Amino acid sequence: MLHRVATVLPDLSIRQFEYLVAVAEHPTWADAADQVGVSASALSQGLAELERRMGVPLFEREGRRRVLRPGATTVLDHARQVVALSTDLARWADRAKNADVGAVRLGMIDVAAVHHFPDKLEEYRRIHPDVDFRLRVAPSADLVEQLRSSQLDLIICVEPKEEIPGTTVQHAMTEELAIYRPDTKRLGPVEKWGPWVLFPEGSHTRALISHELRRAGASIDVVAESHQPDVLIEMVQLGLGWTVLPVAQAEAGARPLRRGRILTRRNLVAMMRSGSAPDPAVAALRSTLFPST
Amino acid sequence: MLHRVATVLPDLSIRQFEYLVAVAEHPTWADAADQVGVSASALSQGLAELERRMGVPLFEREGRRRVLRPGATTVLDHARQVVALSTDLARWADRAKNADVGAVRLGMIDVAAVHHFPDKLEEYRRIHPDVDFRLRVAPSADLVEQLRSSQLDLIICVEPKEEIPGTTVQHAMTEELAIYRPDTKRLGPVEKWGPWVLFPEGSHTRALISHELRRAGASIDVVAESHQPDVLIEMVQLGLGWTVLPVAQAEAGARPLRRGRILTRRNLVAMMRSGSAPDPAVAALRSTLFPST
DNA sequence: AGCATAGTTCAGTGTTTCTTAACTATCAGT
DNA sequence: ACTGATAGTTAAGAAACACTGAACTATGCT
Repeated sequence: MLHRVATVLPDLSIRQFEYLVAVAEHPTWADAADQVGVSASALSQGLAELERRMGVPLFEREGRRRVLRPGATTVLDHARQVVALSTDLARWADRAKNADVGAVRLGMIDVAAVHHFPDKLEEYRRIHPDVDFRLRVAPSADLVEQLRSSQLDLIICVEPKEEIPGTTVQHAMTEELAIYRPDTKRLGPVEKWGPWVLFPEGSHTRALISHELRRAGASIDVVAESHQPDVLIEMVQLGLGWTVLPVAQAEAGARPLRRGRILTRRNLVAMMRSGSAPDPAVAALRSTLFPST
Repeated sequence: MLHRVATVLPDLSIRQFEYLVAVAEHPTWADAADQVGVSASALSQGLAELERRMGVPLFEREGRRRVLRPGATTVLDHARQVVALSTDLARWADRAKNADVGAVRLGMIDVAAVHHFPDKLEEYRRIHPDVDFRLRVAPSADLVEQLRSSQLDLIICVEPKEEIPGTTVQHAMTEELAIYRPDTKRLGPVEKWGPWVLFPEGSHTRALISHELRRAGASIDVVAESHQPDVLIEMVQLGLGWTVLPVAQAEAGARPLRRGRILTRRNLVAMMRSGSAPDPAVAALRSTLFPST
């Protein structure tokens, strides 16, 4: 066996990690101290001690404020992961102590909740009436953040470009994205496609759409953005612009768009925290959503 | 945003997790105390306090010994993961403080080290002469254990049947496994294949081989087992039995077997701890082994 | 210049974690 | 059955740690 590397662990505590995560998520250290339930001086001293034990500076001054250095992201990611895993363990212990099934908190992007999985969710609820089941519908980036900070147990989101540290991913499904134009417009040559009403800059799907439109030779003149597909559909109906949407979303509902031209596909994935304490109710949900696993 | 679940984190410490991992890995609590550098009574009191804070019993008596309860596996897995991630963070801090590239510890099963990746490993060493590079060759299960306890940074192993908590996996390659028989024997009908000399019961590949032989209709009369392919090859050469081995291994080397009949394929994967503090030298190794990623 | 705000330092208190010594229960050898 | 060795526990005390509230410093706004 390889000799264990002679790195002595600094004596860090979960408490200090909670302080670090709190200051990252709040505008002031006083707010952060309130949230973790200590005085501002306890938090200040605790974070100073964390820096001392790591031997690496984590904060710099911006006027009278202390802010995280860019180089501290590694420590913050670690802190966030350890706090999230500790929360999972505490919830596991609560379930064990109380012979209780606990709560299950699922996050989904809207198309998954409304179009792809409503039957499965209904089935899960029917089979597990005792589970405190909660569904959160939000864009992918928000869901990923809430997963990482142990506010969600499982999420169905658009596959991110890069691996999210501390998570495991399982392919959920592939769906098609198609181009939709106002009724008064003909498809015409690629160069004349648009103007566009699209998902916002920065979203996973927007990046994919932009890439594929450029590849096809279309210009990308964006006149409006929204996270909400219904809003984009409405804009197309009103003749305000062209859009790209999941077929399942665009061609269903109260005011469906006419059949669109397939542009590309995107993957939806199921994502969980890696290594979190097992939760049978979450495992059962996973089996309901993906029977073949 | 969902209201944060009202679970208060017990005030656990990394130290207590180190104690727990140490007692799991040593025959006695005195040995465990020695390894973590405290007295036996400190360890005893520390673990009692851990049980108290978790509110869940972790140990039971076997005579004068205390042993982990089966139900404590969840807490032990959590402890092991948090200690491993903390070790990674400490090594990250050491690299940051000392402007040092540190050590890279790679584990590989033998066929990967000897047949599939020797050129890439040589390339990596040539490009990164300053990296303290160490290669450990061992069976998959040993490699997984060492990865989980932060004794290895990256491993190439046979794809496990089930997800290993706290790890991420990337497909490395697929290789063929073929049947090899002594020269004096003809292939003949399936029912007459064997007797067999195979990898040991319990290994990933053995499970796959057994499954596929049964599917083909062969009996599985195993007369010898070994982890070492060279030993299995030698036994076939000596006429002691038939075997199933990776083609790359069986048909190369000093005394190659004659071309075998393909039975199945197995996947090799690259596995790392999920969410560990980034290490540029390990990232570089990964890029060398898998250029397209 | 004066006041408000963000965070820090100080001194004191209570808690935690370790030590050594003494102890209890179990086991092996005779 | 007895004795000595072994595995782990408990008690008491010391040192270190983590928190509090008060007083402080530096920054920012009016």
